[in-house]
Amino acid sequence: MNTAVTEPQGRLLDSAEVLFAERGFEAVSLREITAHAGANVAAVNYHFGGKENLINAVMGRHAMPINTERIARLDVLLAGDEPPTVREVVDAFLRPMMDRILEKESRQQLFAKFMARMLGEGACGLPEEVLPQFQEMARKVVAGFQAAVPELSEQQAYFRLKFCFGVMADAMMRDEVFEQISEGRCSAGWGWDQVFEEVLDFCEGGIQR
Amino acid sequence: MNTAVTEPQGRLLDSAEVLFAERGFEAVSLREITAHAGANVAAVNYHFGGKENLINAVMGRHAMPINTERIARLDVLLAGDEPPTVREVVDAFLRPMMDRILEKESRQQLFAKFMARMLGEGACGLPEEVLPQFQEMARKVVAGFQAAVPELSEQQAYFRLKFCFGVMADAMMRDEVFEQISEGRCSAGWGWDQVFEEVLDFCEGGIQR
DNA sequence: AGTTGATTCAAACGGTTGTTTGACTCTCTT
DNA sequence: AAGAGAGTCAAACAACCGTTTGAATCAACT
Repeated sequence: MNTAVTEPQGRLLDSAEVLFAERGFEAVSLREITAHAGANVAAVNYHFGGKENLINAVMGRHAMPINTERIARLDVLLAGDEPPTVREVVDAFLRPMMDRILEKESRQQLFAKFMARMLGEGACGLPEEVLPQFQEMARKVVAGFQAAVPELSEQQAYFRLKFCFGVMADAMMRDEVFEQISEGRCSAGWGWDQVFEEVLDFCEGGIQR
Repeated sequence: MNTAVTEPQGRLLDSAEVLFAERGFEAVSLREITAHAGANVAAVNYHFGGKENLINAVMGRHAMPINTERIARLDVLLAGDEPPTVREVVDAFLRPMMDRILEKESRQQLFAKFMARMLGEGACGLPEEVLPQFQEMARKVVAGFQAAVPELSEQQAYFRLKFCFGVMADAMMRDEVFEQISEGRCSAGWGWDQVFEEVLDFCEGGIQR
């Protein structure tokens, strides 16, 4: 009932990602996930040891490569002789995620929604596996912001990074609700690449003040 | 187990608001809500007719006055002889909600989180009661954006309004997760009024481009 | 005082949740 | 060929879900 992945662990991760992204963590049952993956109900507990560990596994699978690429780009920017521009720093933060959303057309957008839910559903903190990486990445983004806009305090820089997270999450989710509010006048006929440009512009303007 | 509200309907709404805001719609059971409100399990179904109607009732109770105030402020701005500034339009959109968060210190911040969840939890659309008001408000914000920044297309303006929603929701939620990521360096010792100023600045910059 | 209508309540409804169990099937190794 | 270990499976587990029921309670009016 899925793509070419044959190992059950991978199929479970894929199915969990799809369903969690679409309807949230609490709303999706293990039975739905295992049925979608063509596996037994007990498979999740056998391979991952519980629902929460499954969520963390889906998280880590994508977040880690994204964050390492972010950090690499930020290191380049921060190592240069002259300070980076706001646009460059925002781009280094946003593009590694957006690239993955754009390339493999369908599957990875779901991870975007999944990620947004992870950040939004609040109750569960980030898994310990990926937390240090997020922290290192955030430190470097903040350093980039402060290098580009010297009058920014560390606290302000962190807040604006937080807001960039928010804009990104918002661009990826809330489709249905805002489609209602805008009476269909919003994202009609726009591709993800155009939306991404809007996100970049907005964040650049917001950081620059 | 609550404030001075004596009618059970009001107590139920209060308790639902608190618990939903804290942990999300799917994660909170009617039994928790009724226990928190000191009422019987059947009370929700008797007074509201089900869990979903209860959610809509909590929503409508606060969203309506906020949106009417937003619309009133926007009407003033749009009726003036000279076009409004971006700051004025963003302020007309954000302040009616933020004021309510600031004034009654504790209870209304919870509604902020509740609202953010409503927008984020995707599955449930806005209740029909409040949808037309949201649409009217959005039309006027967009008109304000376009008056202030003439080169903005209608579609772009709607997107940027969407992003303002996102920043606002992000400022209100995601506290725990971002507190982890920023290693406590973010919102330490900041009041809501200062955070609100940051939100205003960021959105102003983002709209202005 | 007695009747009516609205509210409350304990109890039970059928259904679903995440997790566990123990038997069963494979695929290897020696 | 026998045995071991990993993986799968149907079935059952206790706990909880939102909702319904029918009797008990209360307030108010004739």
